[in-house]
Amino acid sequence: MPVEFTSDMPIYLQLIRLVRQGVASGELVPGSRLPGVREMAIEYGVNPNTVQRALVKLERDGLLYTERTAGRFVTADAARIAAVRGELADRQIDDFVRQMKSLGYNCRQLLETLEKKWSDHNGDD
Amino acid sequence: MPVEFTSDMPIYLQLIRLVRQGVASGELVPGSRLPGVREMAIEYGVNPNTVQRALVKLERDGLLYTERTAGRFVTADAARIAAVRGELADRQIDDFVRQMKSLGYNCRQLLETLEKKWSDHNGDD
DNA sequence: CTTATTGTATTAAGTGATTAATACAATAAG
DNA sequence: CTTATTGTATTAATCACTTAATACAATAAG
Repeated sequence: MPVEFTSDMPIYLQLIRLVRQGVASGELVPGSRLPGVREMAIEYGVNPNTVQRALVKLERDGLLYTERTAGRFVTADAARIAAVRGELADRQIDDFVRQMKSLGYNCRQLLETLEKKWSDHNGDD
Repeated sequence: MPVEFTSDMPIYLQLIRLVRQGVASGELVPGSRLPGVREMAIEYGVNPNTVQRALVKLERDGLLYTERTAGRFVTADAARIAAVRGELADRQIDDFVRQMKSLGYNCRQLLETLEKKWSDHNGDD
């Protein structure tokens, strides 16, 4: 599955978000191995250096770890994953509330629209 | 009020978002005059060229218009403003629903959290 | 007419992101 | 031991964004 990148943001930051979201959602299974940087580079149509840059950052954040010649793996630290998931959700909600308030929505109106949109989405989860 | 920019995105794009949000929310009054590019550049701590680049884009989108030597103004086209407001809201909601679903939230759980966060915010609107 | 302010255009320089092309160290596999 | 694959590091080139320093055209104000 080819992933599209926007030019609005550096690719390595978009990669960070992509993988982080995968880890937080569990789509990337804890303890499982990631494709190598060269393989991911081909998959995403970017340079291996760019992939490396993103993964190293996620490693410093404790979401990934490396075994020297075996490859890179998703952390098995459930608490760490849960924490990141919580941070992502909090930030999403805060930003969303701020934006929608700024646009003049009220609470009831928003909840209705949201509930409707939720059903419309072909929800996998 | 000094505005902070992130290095995650080009400044001119952040300026576009800032002004567009102002127009869509009505914080920038329809028909009212904006500060000059030089003045805005000082206010935001950026280069006049960068401000110009952002405002020209918003002009092409029909949110602003220019009178040659008088300055730049917010459109008075209420329909256009309403349309942009709707687009912004739709995009916000779509992204939000997608993200929260991906993180494994269910609808009821989300609505509760959201309602709570809404009250916590020192809502101006 | 003169002056000041408006948007606009241009050029050069600096910075960061990205790519390409390598190379190296470590280790599992044969 | 040899080989292949892993992450990692380095160098140079290119491109977009940003800034700085101007300059110009149009017009309202004096």
